[in-house]
Amino acid sequence: MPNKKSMDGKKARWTRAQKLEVKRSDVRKQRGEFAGSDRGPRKEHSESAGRPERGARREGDRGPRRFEDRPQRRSDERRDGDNGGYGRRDDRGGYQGRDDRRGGYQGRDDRSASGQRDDRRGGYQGRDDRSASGQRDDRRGGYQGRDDRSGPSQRDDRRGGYQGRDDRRGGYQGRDDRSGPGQRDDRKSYGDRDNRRPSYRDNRRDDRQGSVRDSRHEDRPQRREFDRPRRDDRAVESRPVEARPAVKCEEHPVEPISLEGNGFAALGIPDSLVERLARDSITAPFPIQVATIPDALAGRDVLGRGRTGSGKTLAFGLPTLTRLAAGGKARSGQPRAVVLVPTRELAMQVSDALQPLVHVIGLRHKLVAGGMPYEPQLSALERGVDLLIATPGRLIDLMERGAADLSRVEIAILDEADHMAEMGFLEAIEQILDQVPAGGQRLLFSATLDRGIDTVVERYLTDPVEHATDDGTSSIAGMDHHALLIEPRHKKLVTAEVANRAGRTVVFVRTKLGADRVAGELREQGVLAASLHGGLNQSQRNRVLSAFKEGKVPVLVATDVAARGIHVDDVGVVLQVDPPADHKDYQHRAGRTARAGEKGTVVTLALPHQRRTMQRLLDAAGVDVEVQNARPGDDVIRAAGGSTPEGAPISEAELQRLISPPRSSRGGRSYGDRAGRGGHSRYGGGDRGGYRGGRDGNRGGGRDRFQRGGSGR
DNA sequence: AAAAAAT
Repeated sequence: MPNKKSMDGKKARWTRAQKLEVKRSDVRKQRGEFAGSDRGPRKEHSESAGRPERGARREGDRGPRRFEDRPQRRSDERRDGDNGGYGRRDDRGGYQGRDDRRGGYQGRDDRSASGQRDDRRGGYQGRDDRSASGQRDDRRGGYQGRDDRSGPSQRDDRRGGYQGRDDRRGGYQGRDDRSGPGQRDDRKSYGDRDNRRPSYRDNRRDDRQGSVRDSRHEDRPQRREFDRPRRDDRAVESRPVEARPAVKCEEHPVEPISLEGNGFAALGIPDSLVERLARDSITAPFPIQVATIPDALAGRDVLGRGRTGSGKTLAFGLPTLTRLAAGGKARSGQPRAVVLVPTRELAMQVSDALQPLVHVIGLRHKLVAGGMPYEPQLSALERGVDLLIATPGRLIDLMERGAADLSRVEIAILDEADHMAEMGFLEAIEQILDQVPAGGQRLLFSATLDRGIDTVVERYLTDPVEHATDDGTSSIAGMDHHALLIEPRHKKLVTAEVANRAGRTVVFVRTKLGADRVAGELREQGVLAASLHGGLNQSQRNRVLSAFKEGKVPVLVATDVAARGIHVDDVGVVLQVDPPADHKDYQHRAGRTARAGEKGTVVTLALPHQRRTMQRLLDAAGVDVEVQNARPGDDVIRAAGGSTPEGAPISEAELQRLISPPRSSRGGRSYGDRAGRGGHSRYGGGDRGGYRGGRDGNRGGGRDRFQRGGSGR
């Protein structure tokens, strides 16, 4: 297992290529039926393919629709009564193979013991088997009815879509934190999305929802607030194409809003968007928006620098939507613009921030990211999406399975580009951007413009205009910084003291395990804290994040997953229990506080052996402070609002109760447990126990504790 | 070195 890592890397690469190859040869076989035209079948071809199921296939008619290469197959799906016409389902038996797959992965270890070359094959063997057996059959029928695949080479194996199975409960799990703001404190403002609900609700594809949907309904009243965003999103997803005019005046305020003196109007943003923004009291563009919007509107490539929260989302969102709305129509499977973001959280935030705007201007958007069910993403793509907001992994996945074709992308946007340009990420980005036709517009936004993104700029941007506002250090300047040199034995207590304060605190640690550990230690000391890291499954991540945003949990212990993506207002203190890796990370982490002009404090702990590194780091980050000695109870800690915690230990159970959706899961087991695999490493066992216990024994200890912690200023 | 991103 020594060089497992490097092997993995190699493996992944190989596998991708290999997979493509498999797929391609697959397609070739299918294509044989199309007289082997290499340019592939055009409209006529598909038309003439005339499979029986073809004619029957209609929007909303799930029977003959099909999908291919569906990754997560759950047994209940196969039971789905609706598949009547779906005889070929059986073929999938070969694919059901959760077990196969697992076997495949296990094999990996053996392999690593044996040798590298053969490995690869074994590594994904599960997958390969699958594609060899089941998948092909699926796909065969799948060629029906994709009409205008006039685009370049890719169109070949577009799956025929998949049937709209909507029983994916976990489906929108992801969106709990929706209420989260985009740029400003728009939480309230976009919250009034409720307005839209009634009108869209009727448009939902009730016809497609089986009985499962009904059962969902039963859960609903019980977890209303968690449902809302989900429902909202669902409503939007499922808006039938023909009902598109439904984007009507409900979006417009009753009282006319004056556009006079509105900064966005002055920048050339269309009235409908300006009005929508004004409804949320967004009338004055941020500097980065003023700087970049005109150029972006003019169609130029833009290189924008500004830290997260400086308004980047609107800076690229407004011109993109404007230009998209100006002409053209999304074709099935071919988005017209793509926003690439490094984390799922960020993807959701971008999506949420743009959602009302997308609607008002009559376009469609979709969030495409891992950890969320494929189905809504596939069907949205099939229906046609103007703006795709994506994390790289899932997008590539969708591209490889033919669900997303970037050959008609007019605008490509890279958010947090410095992060995306890091090792390992870059490859994915290039793979994606290579599919985007040259000559389109490219917008690249980043907090810093020097971390190796030159390659990307060079390769994908044409004569870009560079706009740098808010150069990172300026925001740093608005915070109080403290670097505390402490003894190892004091670390735990000092951490708790700093975190034990009124208001929200984000604690950064280096590793996932560390996040769980520190959060646990804080709770042991009576400080209510939850951990957030990439090892949690998506629903856990979302639950933790929304609990933090809602103030149910005041302390978030996170890895760097939260260093960039998280937009939460009112984070008064950022505590770095482990020093950041470099000054960039310092800036990113620090940027979680002092948002939107608030004040903020950054406390960084360093152990004696880290002193010199720490000082250098501070200097590099542009922070003008000295590392100072500190011990528990020191004034510095009190100055930051901390105090010695006195609360009783908080059990995992109590925490779980707090971060769980209210009485969620009687019928909703799938909500959190489904993804199974990635629980807390250390507290995983307690997780479930606590969860259930919480439901039964409803002793409301957690809240008291929060209050105690909160008032213990 | 860690984390993130697909399963």
